[in-house]
Amino acid sequence: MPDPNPTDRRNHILDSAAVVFAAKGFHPTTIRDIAKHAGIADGTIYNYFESKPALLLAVFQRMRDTIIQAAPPPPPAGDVRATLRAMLTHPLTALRDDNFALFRVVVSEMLVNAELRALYHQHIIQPALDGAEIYLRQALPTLDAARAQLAVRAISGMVMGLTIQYTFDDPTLRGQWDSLPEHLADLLLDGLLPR
Amino acid sequence: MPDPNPTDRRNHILDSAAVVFAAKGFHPTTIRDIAKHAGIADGTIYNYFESKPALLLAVFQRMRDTIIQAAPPPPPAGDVRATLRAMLTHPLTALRDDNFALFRVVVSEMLVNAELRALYHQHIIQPALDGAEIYLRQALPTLDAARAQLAVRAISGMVMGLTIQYTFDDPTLRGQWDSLPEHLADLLLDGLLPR
Amino acid sequence: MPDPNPTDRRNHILDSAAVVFAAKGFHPTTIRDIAKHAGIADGTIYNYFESKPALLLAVFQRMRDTIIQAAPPPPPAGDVRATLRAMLTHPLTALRDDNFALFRVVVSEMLVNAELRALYHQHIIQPALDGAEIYLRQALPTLDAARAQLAVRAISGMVMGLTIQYTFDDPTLRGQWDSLPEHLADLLLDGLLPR
Amino acid sequence: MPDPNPTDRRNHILDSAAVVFAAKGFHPTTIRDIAKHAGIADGTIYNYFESKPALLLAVFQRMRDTIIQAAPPPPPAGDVRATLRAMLTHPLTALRDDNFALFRVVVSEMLVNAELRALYHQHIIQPALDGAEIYLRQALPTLDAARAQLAVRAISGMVMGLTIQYTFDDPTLRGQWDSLPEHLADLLLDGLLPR
DNA sequence: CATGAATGAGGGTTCATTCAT
DNA sequence: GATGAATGAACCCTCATTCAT
Repeated sequence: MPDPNPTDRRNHILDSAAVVFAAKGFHPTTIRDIAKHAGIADGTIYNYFESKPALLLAVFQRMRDTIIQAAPPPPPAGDVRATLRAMLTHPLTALRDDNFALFRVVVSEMLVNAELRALYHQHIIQPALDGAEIYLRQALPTLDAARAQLAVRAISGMVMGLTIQYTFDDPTLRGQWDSLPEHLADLLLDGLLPR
Repeated sequence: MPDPNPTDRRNHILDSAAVVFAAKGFHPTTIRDIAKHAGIADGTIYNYFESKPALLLAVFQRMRDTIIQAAPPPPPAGDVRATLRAMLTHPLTALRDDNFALFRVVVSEMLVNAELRALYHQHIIQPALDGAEIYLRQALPTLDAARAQLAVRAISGMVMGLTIQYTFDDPTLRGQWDSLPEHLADLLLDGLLPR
Repeated sequence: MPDPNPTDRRNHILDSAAVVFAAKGFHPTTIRDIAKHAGIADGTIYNYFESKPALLLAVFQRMRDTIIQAAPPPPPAGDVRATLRAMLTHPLTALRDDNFALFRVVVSEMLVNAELRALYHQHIIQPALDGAEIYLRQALPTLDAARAQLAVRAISGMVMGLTIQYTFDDPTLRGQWDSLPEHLADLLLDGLLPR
Repeated sequence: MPDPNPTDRRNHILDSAAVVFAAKGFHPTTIRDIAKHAGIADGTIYNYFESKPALLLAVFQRMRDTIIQAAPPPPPAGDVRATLRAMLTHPLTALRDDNFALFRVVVSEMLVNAELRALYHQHIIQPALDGAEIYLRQALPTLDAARAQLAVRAISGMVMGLTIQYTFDDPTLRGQWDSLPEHLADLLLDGLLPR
């Protein structure tokens, strides 16, 4: 069943780990659970990964790569609203469906595991913030550096927070998830006060 | 050492649990850790709490009560900006310092523990959203219901997300934490586009 | 609810212990179970009994006294068959109904607890054997001492073994339990071979 | 020390369990006791047995198999007395020596553990009763069905009861144990009354 | 004497990790 | 490299017993 190619086997393990972690959570999942799901022996996993936490980390890293590869093309400069919308759409849709459960597990562990947290910040949050800041300042030359930095953090936080709250089964959020980028872009650009 | 009053003893255990959970995280913490920190026997904890998860839940519930009791007085009607600022200040400061670490642990477990999650949603998020929605619509009569609902969720998500990101040691965020409510209020009310 | 008379309280505890032991078995029963059933505090039990095993022992001793008090009057000498029947009827009916469950628990522990075992042998088996031997030799003067000793042991063993097997829900045994003394008396006196 | 063959290892554990259970009883024995006696790690036991009760059950099942394999060849038809003697000899000798202590522990738990009890009834008592009934009716065609059923139960109960009483150190029983089958056969066939 | 909270030794069981085959 | 049995440290939790009130 399992193929002999080392890279493929590694990926096969990661696939299984992702599925089982997503389904049961990190701590309740045992190495045996993953091995069984992958149709291999427990010990084999240790030929590819140092430890159970290292396996979660690898799962996360692959998730990261997938997200990065699926990064949207730079939006048409000039249209600020479209830019922002695109910036929001990407993360909000990337984590849906199956990914949600896994995201939850990864974030959960990240909050408590410094190594995972550093990785997340370094490889996902920080680049996203930097990139977003550049986009934003290009699109809104009137924005000074300090406000731009704050804005991207606010937006990024908003995305993470909304994603977590999505998992709380809030009906309002669930019902409008797809139109969220549009409405959030409007809110962020125009503000709540009438113009 | 230990005091005989049952309520005090219970609180003493909760204090210890909060400290140790915050320091080590939920799973790495053992009941013995908490008992030792509290200066009592392991078994005593089970006279007050059903199980280890129940203890975390109780820690969270007390944290919730503390937060609720510290709820700000309704801000002066009329000044929208002040209202929003107050709404943001409360959660952003409530979770600071020692509480941050504990918050992290609770959220971490919440993401993975349905009971904790339901409690959090029911007792913290939902009331906050409802209250905020009322405030907001009073302060901004021009806001229609749908946009108001979305706005409070966006704001709430933003707060949670920023709080989590604060734990990532982002220097920008750390440096401006105290002035965050003000800037976020401005951002939310005026938007990013020049007026 | 509980009465202050020490003897009555002791008996009250024994009643509760008998009920709970019978229902749950010795090891699964906790002191708290018994205390709760008796409507008293855990510690109170230790004012009347040394330990949990001592409590079982006391339960057994009271059971023994009850059985002894209910001992049948010496049967009319002369009628061997009636004598034997009476000897069998007593133990086979004494342990029925509620007592069965308790008997089971006591025997179970007795098999494994030397003190209980010695007590049982000394106070129940040995006197019963001695008495039975005397009866039997009076009724059957032709019986020599050795055969009499063996016979009473065989009978006594038969009673105990049948009682245990009764608890196995053997339908044949359940259905004929009441006529058992009669049939066993016939079997023992006449033997299986046709006369 | 330990041999790699899974069946042997399983049997090695069963051997140790039998020894330690027999020596200390079921409840006082810890898994660690057994592991130490077997010269293996605690956890290893759980690779072969579900739980501590399951281990006792397995011990009993192997004891059962041993007893069954040692079943006597059908005795020479025609000689009723020899038949009965053989029927009695088998169980009365099978449980001697080391086995006695173990038998005691198993019966003790059986009295209180429904699963063990059902197994014992199903695999030991019931087949023995059925087989004995057939033998008996062949040997004694004059015996009607009802009396035969009762007789085998009486005999079976007698064997179990005597075996238990043997453990009470009754000197009379101990001294005559080997000649017991003969005397019991006489008693059962001829009865106590003089012919 | 009654109470019942406190104690803490100990138990069964799990599971990440190792390593001989 | 693959296997999976063996390992044994730990953990959560129970509960008989004690003792201050």
